[in-house]
Amino acid sequence: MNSIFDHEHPFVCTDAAVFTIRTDEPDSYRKLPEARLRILLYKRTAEPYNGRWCLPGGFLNIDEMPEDNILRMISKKSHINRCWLEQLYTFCDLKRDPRARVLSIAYLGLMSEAESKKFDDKTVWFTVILDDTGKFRFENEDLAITENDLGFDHSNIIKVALERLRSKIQYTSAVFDLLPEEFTLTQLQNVYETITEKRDQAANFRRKIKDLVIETDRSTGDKGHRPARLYTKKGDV
Amino acid sequence: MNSIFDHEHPFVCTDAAVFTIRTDEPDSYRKLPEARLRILLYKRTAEPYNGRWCLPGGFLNIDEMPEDNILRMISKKSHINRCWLEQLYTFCDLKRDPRARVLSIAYLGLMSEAESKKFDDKTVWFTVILDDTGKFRFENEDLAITENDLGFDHSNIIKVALERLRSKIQYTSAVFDLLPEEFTLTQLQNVYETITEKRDQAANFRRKIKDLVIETDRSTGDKGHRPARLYTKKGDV
DNA sequence: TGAATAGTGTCTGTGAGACAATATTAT
DNA sequence: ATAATATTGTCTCACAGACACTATTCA
Repeated sequence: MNSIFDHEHPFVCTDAAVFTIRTDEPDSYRKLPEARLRILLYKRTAEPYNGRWCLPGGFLNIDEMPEDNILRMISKKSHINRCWLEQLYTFCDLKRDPRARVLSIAYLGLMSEAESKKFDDKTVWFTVILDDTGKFRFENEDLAITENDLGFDHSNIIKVALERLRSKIQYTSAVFDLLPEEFTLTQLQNVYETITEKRDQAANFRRKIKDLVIETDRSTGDKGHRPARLYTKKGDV
Repeated sequence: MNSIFDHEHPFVCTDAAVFTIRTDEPDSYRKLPEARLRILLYKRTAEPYNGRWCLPGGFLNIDEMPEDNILRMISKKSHINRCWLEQLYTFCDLKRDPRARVLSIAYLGLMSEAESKKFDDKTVWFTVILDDTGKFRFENEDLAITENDLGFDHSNIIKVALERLRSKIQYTSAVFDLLPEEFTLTQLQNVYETITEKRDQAANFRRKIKDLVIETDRSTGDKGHRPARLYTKKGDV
């Protein structure tokens, strides 16, 4: 029987742009750590794009959900149990994979700093730097790479993911997936500002987000300045 | 060689939730027509879901872009040349198609009323009615069907599409894809209100959208009331 | 004490929403 | 004249953003 199911049809893979916040150690006992936005990349060890850096992901099994596929790929080298994932876009360009027609169901992922440190090989997290011309750079303690060092259409996927993250953070509770259970309002503000690259007055910021958080009775301490009240995320109404 | 490309892999299809605005003829020479939101459905003539109503779409060819696939499917019975399309979501449930694992790249489509009338068989456009319990009904001059009369997961796709349309209309120029080149501000407001199901004061509405439109020197006439100035969409800055 | 951060109070301008009033057409 | 729609003006309240001020900790 000449069914559609006998025909050659596109392959499907997943790709995940997973972000986390990394806080650098401050140089003085007084200062707070600076927050940087990082993304998870791995170095390919096979053709095509052998040696290039790529987003984690893989071919989708016939009985597998994309989220599970991504978690499976991410957990290969570590023991990730908490990673928020949201479908981003399905990239369909005819030539995005030189081997065959491969659609990529791309996801946006967010992970807390604690979770991100479970990865054995720390070189996989890169600080994301967007320069004035709109081009990306990726840096960490050991390496500095550019957009052109990425394989496939992954620099484009990252661009779309970052746009989504930036707009999503404005009107949802997505930030909290980048933070620990308890956090200070300054930490929260730092994450906002790191992602949006816009500054805010502390007083205004606090008013804006006050309905999203709950005050605890605990505080931070042991720094050369006033301790900060710890907050938790308010449960979704 | 035991490559991933030798394995059985998921099939890929497209589905499009295409909306248009239909204006009913008014009963009095004084009154303006009422606007209703309509969606394009077709009746399946093969298994599975034979006889059920479905969103247009089809299996994606290996060298085909999803948008082209959708236009090809929609244009089969007519000569559609203007339909705005945006990728909505990729539906991946394991059992969404009883025949095999079939992912659906779903699109949100918007079409002007004039364009929508090019379809020969007028029964394919259904007014979308969302009742108090959140269930859909679909009605036109000849037929009235419910969510349960739809095949596959298409009622879910429609739900997601309508949510997207409702939020998208708030912060983009998507409305204009539902309107003719020239329109009155009341027409524009009617489309907004039909989609959001919220009322607005005319004065406030006009202020809100004034930066999105350009006044022409033409007006409507021949009605038993004051003529309305015609406007066009302001080009994207 | 002082450097650094935490937290609160107040002013102003903008914009959304409510309300009121006027303008224009065909029958 | 009247029914119906078109269009503009004004008031108020909420809120975003700017600015100023006070509070608290450790070396």
